[in-house]
Order: sequence, then C-alpha cells, then structure tokens
Amino acid sequence: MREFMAITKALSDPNRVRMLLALRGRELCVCQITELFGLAPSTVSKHLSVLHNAGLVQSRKNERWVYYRLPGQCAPVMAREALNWVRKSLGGSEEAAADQKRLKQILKMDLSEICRRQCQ
Amino acid sequence: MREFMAITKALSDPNRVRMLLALRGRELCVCQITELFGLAPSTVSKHLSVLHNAGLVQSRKNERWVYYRLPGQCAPVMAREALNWVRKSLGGSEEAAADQKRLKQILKMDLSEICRRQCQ
DNA sequence: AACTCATTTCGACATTTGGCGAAACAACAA
DNA sequence: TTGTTGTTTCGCCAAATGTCGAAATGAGTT
Repeated sequence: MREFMAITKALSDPNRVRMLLALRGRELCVCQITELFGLAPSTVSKHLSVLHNAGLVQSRKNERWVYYRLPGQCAPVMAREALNWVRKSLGGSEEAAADQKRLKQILKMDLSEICRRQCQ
Repeated sequence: MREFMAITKALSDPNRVRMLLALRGRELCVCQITELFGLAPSTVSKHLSVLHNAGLVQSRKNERWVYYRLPGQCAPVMAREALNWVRKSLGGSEEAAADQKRLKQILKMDLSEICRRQCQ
C-alpha cells in the first residue's frame, strides 16, 4: 500500500506525468528537462526526486550532468505496471506530442549551452 | 490529460483507494462506508464525490439511502484501466483484506441501525 | 588547494487538500 | 404540512504540496 501510494502521489502532478512521458525511449539530463518545462532547476530536481522515490525513474551521473531515465525490467512490478498505464493512457495525447516536438529542438542543443541559458 | 489527472488525483489519497477496493463486487451505502472508515459522513461524501468526478464510481438513490458502486462496461476506458490497475496492485494487500473482514460485519447490520449509531 | 558549474537541499510563501461540524437539502413518514 | 433522517454543501482550520531563490553539495578542472 505504501509503495502504491508513493506512485499515485507521484502521478498526481501533471508536470511529473509529463516528465515520465518525455522520458520514453531516452534518458534526459536535468537541465534538458528544466528547459522543456520552464521551471526552476530546484523545482525540477524535487519533482524528479519524487518520481525516483516512487521507483518510476532511475538516474546516473556522467561528467557534470545527471541523467534520468525510465526503469528497465529490473524495476518493481508495481512501478512497471504504473508506467504502462501512463503510456497507454496518455502516450497519444496532445500534451505528450507537443512536449516531444519541443524536446526535439532541445535535443539538438549542447548541454553546456542549455545550462548557460538557465544561469542568466 | 484532464481526465487522467482527475483519476490520479482521486487515487492519491489512501482512503479513496480503500473505498474503491471495498466496492469490489458490491455496492455500498454511504453510511456503510462511513462506518467502515470511521470518518465523518461529510468527509466520506466528499471523497465519494471526488471519485465520482473522476468516473471511478457511480451512484444511485434508493429510498433514504445513496448507494455507490464501481462503474460497469459503459465506463470510459481510462477509468476502467485505472480500476484494473488498482485491483491488480492492491487486490491482495493486507489493508484490503482487513477492510473486507470488517466489511463483512458491517454488511450484517441493518442500515438504519448503522445510521443511528453515527448520529449519537 | 582553489575554482567552476550542474544539481540538490533548505527556507519561505501561496495554494491545495483532508478533516470536522453546522446548516442546507431531499426523500420519506406521520 | 410538519417531522425525521440520510446525504451533501459550506465554512473553517491544520497539514501537505508546488514553486522559487539562496545556499550547500559534489564532481571535475586548473
């Protein structure tokens, strides 16, 4: 029950759900997610920590950047089922499509450039 | 997206999730749910309204009582998928079993008797 | 060791949410 | 019509939540 509630609470914020949809098929750096959502880096970090705590994302550090991704087969069943449900329900939604489109532009940019823009 | 968020917000409270699990296989009157959870009737009513608003329960009125039940095949796909996920994830949980056990006792009681107990 | 810089944590604030009791509502009974 | 009674709505309060900016962290660089 505790595990399940951690998941539903994580899914109860639209920005967090959009983050999960944006992570389909690729990993993203915190600064890329920050750029995509137009939120403060600290806010994005907190959202990602909620998702991580619910087992809905994993992370790794490389050089200066932290990358988040959806968990693989090793993830707990409950989290995998939740992610399948999200994908099935919203994978084809307008919001997801719009985010994917803007993400395409962001992925072309250099990570350092993105971070520089966020510091000003 | 709006529909999906209504569902996840509805599922983000443990009492509401327990209510959905208690409604498996039968309809329940508001006073029975109130008795099961030990909350104020107004609180239970509010929870049920949130669930109803998300399409996760339906209601009917009969005589003096209002009965809530899980939606049938006519329910929107998203709500049905959500309910399946809840059942699959928590159908066998300790909390659900404990609630079912206490519910068994409550179902033996007369509705008028339950309501009388709640008024004092 | 000191510096840089992406990320996280902390502190503050406004908003939302879960809870209750009182009052309003709605349906039935007398 | 007037009561009775189960449910809902309305205020109110305390706790939780989303957001930001400032400060702390930590890994790589000089």
